[in-house]
Amino acid sequence: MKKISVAIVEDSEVVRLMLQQTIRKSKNFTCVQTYITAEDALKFLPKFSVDIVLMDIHLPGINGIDCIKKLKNKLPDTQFIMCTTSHEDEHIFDALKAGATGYLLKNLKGEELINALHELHEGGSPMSATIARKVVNAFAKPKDEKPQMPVELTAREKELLQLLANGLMYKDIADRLTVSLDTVKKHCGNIYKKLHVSSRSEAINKIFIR
Amino acid sequence: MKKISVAIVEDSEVVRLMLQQTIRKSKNFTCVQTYITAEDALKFLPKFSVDIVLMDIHLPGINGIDCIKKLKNKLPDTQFIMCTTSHEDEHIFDALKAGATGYLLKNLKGEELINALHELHEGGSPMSATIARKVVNAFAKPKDEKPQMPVELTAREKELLQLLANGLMYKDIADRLTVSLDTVKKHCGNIYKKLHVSSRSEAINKIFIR
DNA sequence: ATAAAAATTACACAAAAGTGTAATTGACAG
DNA sequence: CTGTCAATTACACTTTTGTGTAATTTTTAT
Repeated sequence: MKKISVAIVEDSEVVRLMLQQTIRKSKNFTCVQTYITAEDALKFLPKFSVDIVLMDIHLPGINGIDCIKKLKNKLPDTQFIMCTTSHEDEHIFDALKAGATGYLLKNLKGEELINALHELHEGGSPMSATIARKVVNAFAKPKDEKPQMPVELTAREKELLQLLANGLMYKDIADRLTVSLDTVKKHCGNIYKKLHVSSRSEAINKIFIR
Repeated sequence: MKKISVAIVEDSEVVRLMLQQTIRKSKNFTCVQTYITAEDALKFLPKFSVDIVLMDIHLPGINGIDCIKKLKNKLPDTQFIMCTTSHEDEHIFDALKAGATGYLLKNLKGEELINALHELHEGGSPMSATIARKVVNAFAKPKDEKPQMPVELTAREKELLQLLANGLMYKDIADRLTVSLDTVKKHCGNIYKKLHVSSRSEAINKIFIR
């Protein structure tokens, strides 16, 4: 069975050699490339087809996140794992947005690294415990996502408001709901009062624009 | 050392007993409660302070997701793990939004369950491999978020359009930009032509509404 | 430098949106 | 049973928005 190829981008020699050795000792993985800077990785990685890249986040010139962004297009079949000492939220989410499939803290043991590589190769997204929690919490938080129609509006008013946001003229709304033009006007007036606004665009802004 | 208490909400007797036994055999966990329906769980769980709840997603009456939603307020210190056979994306994200801290597929081995419980209790968010990948991908995807101002609009027009979306009247826009009312009108007319719309709300809808 | 594109203003007219008051009907809760 | 609320319609009136044509100035690009 062919071994799964891994590349490392890491400026600290100590860490780089440690990672390299751990991977070389494993049964299923082989460390085929190591780079000290993002610039080198950008230059040479596209020439080889590597299965997995372990990317440090803090690098001298271009950082690991931007490096992934640039490589992701050229290497669609390569998986990237972000490696870092920092727990900062911004980096986590930026890394994931950039295209990282995993996010590990450097304090992991050799065995854990190999487990993570396996998990990645089997379709998972290995994350250190605290990282996983932050990622999950990011979903729980956005409970206040618009549009949350204010409860004080009646069902009919919410219906109207949606059509207002769709950009229909009063005339068309009236036709759609088979009511008179005056009814539509009246409803809109009521909606505006409840929302404390005085025009359609203010209402749309208040409810539908993030 | 006090054992970590676990409750199970699961309608299938086979699965429930299996989970229960796995937990009872473990060193650090104890299964203190089991419920067959969400209704029972809602009624009795708040009376005890349980550390972890394993919640099935498919339950006879109220489903597991809604059950977590309701319990989360009353039990802020309790962690919930969603257990399911389905991989469907909607359930994953709904469960996480509802407040689940982990999401496991039922095909896991006894040992894996105990590992997951440990990971959860140590501040992690245990997820089955495929689930973790889907969660991570959810971050990578949203790159096409509006508002993406059409390039064919000039800088000034984009500025105008933003103010339109903010709900300002022409009068106020004119003041803000210190230009005449007629200038504002003219710009808006130009914008509408370029966007192929004929009103402010249509334009807002086209550009700013997701 | 010179043509093209963008920004500006003006005026007039048309269309749509917004406001006030008032009255009718049905549903629903106390 | 009765009053409140939601939904409906009507009419009159004001304000805001949208359209067309035209002309001037500034910026930008070739």
